[in-house]
Amino acid sequence: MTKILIVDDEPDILDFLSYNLRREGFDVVTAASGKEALETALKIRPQLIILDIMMPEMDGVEVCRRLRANPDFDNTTITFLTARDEDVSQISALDVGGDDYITKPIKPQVFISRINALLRRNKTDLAANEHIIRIAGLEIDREKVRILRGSEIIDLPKKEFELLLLLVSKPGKVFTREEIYNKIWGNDVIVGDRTIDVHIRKLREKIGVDNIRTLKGIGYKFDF
Amino acid sequence: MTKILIVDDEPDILDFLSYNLRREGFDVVTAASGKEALETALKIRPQLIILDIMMPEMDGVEVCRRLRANPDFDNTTITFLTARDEDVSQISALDVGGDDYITKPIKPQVFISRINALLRRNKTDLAANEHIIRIAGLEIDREKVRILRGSEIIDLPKKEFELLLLLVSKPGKVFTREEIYNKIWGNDVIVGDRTIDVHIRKLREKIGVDNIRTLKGIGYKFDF
DNA sequence: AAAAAACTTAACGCTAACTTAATCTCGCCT
DNA sequence: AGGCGAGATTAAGTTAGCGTTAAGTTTTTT
Repeated sequence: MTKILIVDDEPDILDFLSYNLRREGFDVVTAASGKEALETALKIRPQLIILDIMMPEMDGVEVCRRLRANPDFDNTTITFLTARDEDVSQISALDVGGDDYITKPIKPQVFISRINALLRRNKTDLAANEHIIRIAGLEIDREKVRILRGSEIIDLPKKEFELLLLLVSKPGKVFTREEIYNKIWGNDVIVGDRTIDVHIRKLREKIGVDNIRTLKGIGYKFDF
Repeated sequence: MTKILIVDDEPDILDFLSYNLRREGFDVVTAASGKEALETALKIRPQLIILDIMMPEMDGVEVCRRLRANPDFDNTTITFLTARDEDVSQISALDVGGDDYITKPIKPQVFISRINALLRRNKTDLAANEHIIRIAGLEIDREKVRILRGSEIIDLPKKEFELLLLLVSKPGKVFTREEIYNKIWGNDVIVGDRTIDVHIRKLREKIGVDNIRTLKGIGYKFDF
């Protein structure tokens, strides 16, 4: 059974979320503080951890950072909980190794489907090592450095290909601009703010599939 | 699904072979004469063609010769069927571009494993083991170190030949300059940046086929 | 040893790929 | 409404990286 750890300092939220998850058949464990979260995570090894960002003492971002320092949690999906109006800079949470974030308040139905999507993704992104990645009707061939949409061959220039590969390597994961910038351009080059947009645009145009989503103020992700 | 065309004038043989192949999950089409075989092959583009040699009117060898005249069938595996005692014809069969021959009678199990071996070879090694590689209307003979385009002999110097062989060994795969450099020149020599380009240029000029593609910033590949 | 062929280098040309800049659009806040 | 922030769009620079040619240099052949 899928184990999910929910971490929040407000008991009401813990109750609300765990009730809904249990009703879906998940095995839910809760923690009320960052410290407790770390201990529990080590003990029960959940597949998914839902972390509130705003917590006294140790906040969610810090918990995430510490979890990610342990390779045992490489395959654990971590998602954040944030109030809709919290400072957007908190979203640097994603830079710390978070996979997604969920804004409060949220309807049970939406919440559940987000969770399911995250879990599904965790299974599918094993494809990241594969030679050929099939997703959203595309066939991405790393060796041949080309895309197939049906029988049509789409050749992409280097940067665009790398960008697509990055997004697709963890479908659904939000990549911050910072993250994209680091992974594709690295530390040696400096490019302007609009460079990523332009590449995203060309990608959208060429692959002709509406799967690259913009999250304003945060980054991009590949939906499927 | 893998499409296989079986050609024989004896209905019993057709039934027997196609039954066994279908049971393995292949998509089997049959033809009862050489003429019909050519038409069907053009229509359905099978990955593998099994040709009986002894047929009235147009025999299997002739069918093979005609198929091989069409570069579209360069990547099609052709194997012959012969009775155990018609030995003489076997020789000319392979000269005409056949990949293998199967002697009748044959046990289903042996037959299936031969077919699988042929298909596997076609996918992976295309070139690795074969003596003669047929691709894009070219016939590359590793032993004689020469190329045939139709009836024209193209002699290539060592480096150019190696380069072509490398590219053709995995058609479609992109070879980075680094990779090419390592495989063709090795670690002991150091050559300048333009050396590979120049060899590529000469190759393009000599083989006169527009199949070597450049991927800027990435490398080269042989398209087919 | 001379000639020819194969291979490498160097100089410069060319263009797809990449970047930047300018302007537009959309949603959100005051 | 108007202003603002963030991304989208477009078109206009720039440039990295390959192409091309011709001139060396080395190796092989005669």
